[in-house]
Amino acid sequence: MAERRNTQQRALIESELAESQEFISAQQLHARLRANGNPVGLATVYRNLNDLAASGAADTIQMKGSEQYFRYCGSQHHHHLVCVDCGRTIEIGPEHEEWVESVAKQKKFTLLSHTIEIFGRCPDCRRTLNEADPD
Amino acid sequence: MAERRNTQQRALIESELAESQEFISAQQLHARLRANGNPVGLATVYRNLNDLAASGAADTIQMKGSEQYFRYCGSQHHHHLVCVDCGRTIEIGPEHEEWVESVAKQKKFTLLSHTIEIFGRCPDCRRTLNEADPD
DNA sequence: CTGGATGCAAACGCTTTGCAAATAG
DNA sequence: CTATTTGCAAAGCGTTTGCATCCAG
Repeated sequence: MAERRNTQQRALIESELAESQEFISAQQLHARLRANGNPVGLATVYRNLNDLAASGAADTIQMKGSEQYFRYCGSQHHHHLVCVDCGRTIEIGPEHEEWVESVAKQKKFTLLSHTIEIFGRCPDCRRTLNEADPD
Repeated sequence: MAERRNTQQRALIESELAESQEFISAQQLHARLRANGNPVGLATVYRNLNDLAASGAADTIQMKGSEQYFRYCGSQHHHHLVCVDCGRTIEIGPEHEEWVESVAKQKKFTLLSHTIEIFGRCPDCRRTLNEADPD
C-alpha cells in the first residue's frame, strides 16, 4: 500500500497541475490533458489528485459550484481575491499567515490548513455594471 | 415573479435556520424539521435555502465533503476554527474583518463576501492521537 | 512475473427540476 | 379563482468504486 508506482499518467497529471499557478478542478485538468493530446481517464485524474492532496502535495478547496479545486503545493501558500463577474483573481499576500497561526495558537489547536477566499467586484466590472445595474 | 408567498413551510425553514448559530447543511435542516414533527419536502428546503441565499438573507459555504452549508445572515458575520478529528468548531472573532476590507480596498474591489476556514486539531484529539499516531 | 495503476461504466450522494396537486392572497 | 409553492420522484452533475486489463519494477 506504501508502493507508489511512477506511471506515465501520474507524471502527466502532476506536471499539468504544477503548470497551473491557479486552482483548477479535476474536470479542467482532465480536459486540459486531453487537449494536449494526453488522454488520461477521468477516474485516474481523480485518484491521483486525491492522492496528492492526501499526501499534502496539493491543496484543495471547494469553490462555490460543487466542483473541487486543486492546486499544486510546495511553492508559496497564498489565497485569492476573486472578481465574481469576470473571474479575475489577485493573489493575496502572505501577511495573513501570521494571523492564522496566532488564531490557532491562541485556541491551542494544531494548525493543519486554512482556506481564505475573498469575493468582490473588480473596478472594470463595477464600471460596466453602473451602466446597467441588475439586482 | 417578484411575488413571495408566505407559506408555512417557508416560515418553518427560516425559523429553523435562524435557530442555528452555526452553519448547517440543507440535509441537516431537513432532518431537524422532520425531527421536530414538521416534515417539509427536501426539495422545498433546498428551494427556500437558495432563495434566502440569493436574496442575501443567508450565507453559504462549501465545506469539504460536497455538502453546501447555510447560515442565517443578519446577525454577526464570523468564521470558524474547525477540528478535523472531532468536528469541534470555535468561532473566530471579528477582528479579521478589517483586514479583509483593507485587502479589497487596496485592490479597488467592491467587497461582496469572503470565506475563511481554519482547520486544525484540538488539544483533546491531539492528545489522543499521540498514543497511536497514524500518518 | 506480480501487484499496483488504469479505464470504463455503473454506483453514489447531494442538488435541481418537471409536473400535478395544494394553497396563499 | 389563479398563480405560486409544495412534494414526490426522476434527472443531473461531480466524484468514487468495482473489475478486468495493463504495465512498472
